[in-house]
Amino acid sequence: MSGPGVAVAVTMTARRRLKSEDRRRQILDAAVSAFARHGFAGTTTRELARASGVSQAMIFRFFPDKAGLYRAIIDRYIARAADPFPAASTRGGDDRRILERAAADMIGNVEEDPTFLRLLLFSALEGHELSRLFLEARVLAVTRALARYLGGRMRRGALRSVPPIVAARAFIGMAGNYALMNVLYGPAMPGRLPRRRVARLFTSLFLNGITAAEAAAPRVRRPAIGAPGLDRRMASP
Amino acid sequence: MSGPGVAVAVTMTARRRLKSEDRRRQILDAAVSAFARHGFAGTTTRELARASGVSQAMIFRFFPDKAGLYRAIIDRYIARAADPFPAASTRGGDDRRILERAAADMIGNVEEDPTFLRLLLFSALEGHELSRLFLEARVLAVTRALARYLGGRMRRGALRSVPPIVAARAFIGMAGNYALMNVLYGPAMPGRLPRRRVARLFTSLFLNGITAAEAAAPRVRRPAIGAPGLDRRMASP
DNA sequence: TTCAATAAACTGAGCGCTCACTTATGAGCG
DNA sequence: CGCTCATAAGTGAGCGCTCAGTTTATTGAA
Repeated sequence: MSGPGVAVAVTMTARRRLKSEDRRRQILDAAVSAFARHGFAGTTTRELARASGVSQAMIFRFFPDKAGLYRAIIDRYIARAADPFPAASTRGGDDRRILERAAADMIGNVEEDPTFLRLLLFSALEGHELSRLFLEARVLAVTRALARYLGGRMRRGALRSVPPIVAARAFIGMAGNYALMNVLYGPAMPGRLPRRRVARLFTSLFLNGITAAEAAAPRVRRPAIGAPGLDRRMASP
Repeated sequence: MSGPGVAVAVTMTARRRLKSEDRRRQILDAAVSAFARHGFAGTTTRELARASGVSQAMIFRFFPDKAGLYRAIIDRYIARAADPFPAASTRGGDDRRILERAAADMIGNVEEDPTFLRLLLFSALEGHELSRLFLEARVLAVTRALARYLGGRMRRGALRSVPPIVAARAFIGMAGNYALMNVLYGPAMPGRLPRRRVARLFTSLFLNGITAAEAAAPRVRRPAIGAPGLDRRMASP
C-alpha cells in the first residue's frame, strides 16, 4: 500500500504532508465511499480518518462536524450536476435512439459506480436535510427533461397524449428500478442482460406503448371485483 | 411522561404486566416502525424501549441482541409472505385487468404503509445478512410470478416474445419506482395522480408495448455518434 | 548555502456522553 | 408461597469532538 517501505522505516516514514486543499479533497473522497457504503449513521469519524490515512482530528480541522462533512459531499454532487438533457430537439424525432441512449446511460452509470445511487438512497431514507436538493438537482432534472421532450413529441402528434411527467416516470422507472435492483442484489437478481440489450428492450416496450396509433387495445372496463391477480401482499405485513 | 405521578407515587404505578408473548409482540411492533424510519444503525435500543413503554432490559430478555431483534422482524415479514400471484390462469387473458390490479396494489400498499418498503431498502443498503431472504420472499416472488404469467401469455401468442423476467422487471419497475419516489420524496415528487389512474396508464403503456402485433415501429438503427440526448450525467460525479 | 524563525499540517491523549448490553432486586399474579 | 415480569442502576466500549503539543515545509537574513 505504502510503496517499497521495508526494514529501515526511520527516515523513510513516507508520511506525506499534503496541502490543505489536497488533504481536504482526500478526506472528502474517502467519505463519499464510506457514506455510500454504510450511510451517515453507520459511518464513524474514526473510520473516515483511517480511510483517509490521517488522524481523527484532521476531519474536524476541515469540516465543522460529521454532518458538515456529509453536507460538503452532497454539495459537491449537486455542483457537478448539469443539464442532463440539453434541449434534444423535439422535432428530429429519433425517439428510439434518444431513449435507448438514455436508458443505457442510466443503467451503465449506476453499474460502473453505484456510489451516487447509494448516497441518494441513504440520504433520502435517513432523512437528511439536503436530500431534497440532491433529488432536485439530479433525479428531477432528468425526469423533467424527459417529460419536456416527451411532451414536445406529444404536441407534434408523434406520441399518444398522456401526462408527460408520468410517462417520464414510467420510462425512468423501468431503467432506474432495473439498475437499482442490480445494485442492491447484484448477481442474485434474475433477468440481467447486457445493458444495451435491456435498454433496447425497455425502449421498445415504452415506445410501442406510447407511440400514437389506433392500435390501442380494446378498453375492457369491467368493475374487476374479486379478480385473482397479484394480490395486495406486496407491501403490507 | 408517567401519568399524574406526584408525591405519593407508590401504589398507583399503573404498570401493566403483560404476558411474555404479548410484550414480545409489542416490542416487535415498535421496532418495526423504528427500524423502518431510521434503519438499523440509526436506531438505539433506548429508543426502542421508550417506544415500547418498557425498560431497555426487556429488549434483551426477549431478544438475544439488537441484531436478533432485527432478524426477528425480517423473519416475521418473510413468514407472512404468500404466493402473491396464485396461478392467475394464463388462458383467460384479461391481461389489462390483472396488470392494472397488480400495479394499483403495489402503489396502494406502499402508499398506505411505507414501512415494508423502507425496511427492505434499509436492509439492502446496510447489507444485512437477511436482506437476500427478504428479497427472495417478497420482491422476487412477485417478479417471478409476473414473469411466469407473462411467459405463459407469450407462449400463447398473446404477447410479443421477450425475456419474461426482464419484461416483468420493466412493469414492476414502473409501478415500483413510482411508489418508491413518492415514499422518499412525498409531495415534492411531481406527477402524482390517483393510484388507479396511474395503474391504468402504466398498464396501458406496458400492454400496448408488449402486445403481439405487427405495429412495431420501424427499427431505426443508425450508429448514433455524438447524438444529443439524456447524457451520462445520471450517476457519475 | 546554511539555518534559525515562522507558519502550516498533523497527532495522541482524552473529554463528556451514549452505545449495546448486564446484574441485582424487587413487584404482582397464579 | 413460587415464578414470571419488570426495572433501576449499572458496565466497558466506542462515539463525536477538542486541544496541547509535535513535526514538517517554507521563508529569508546571513
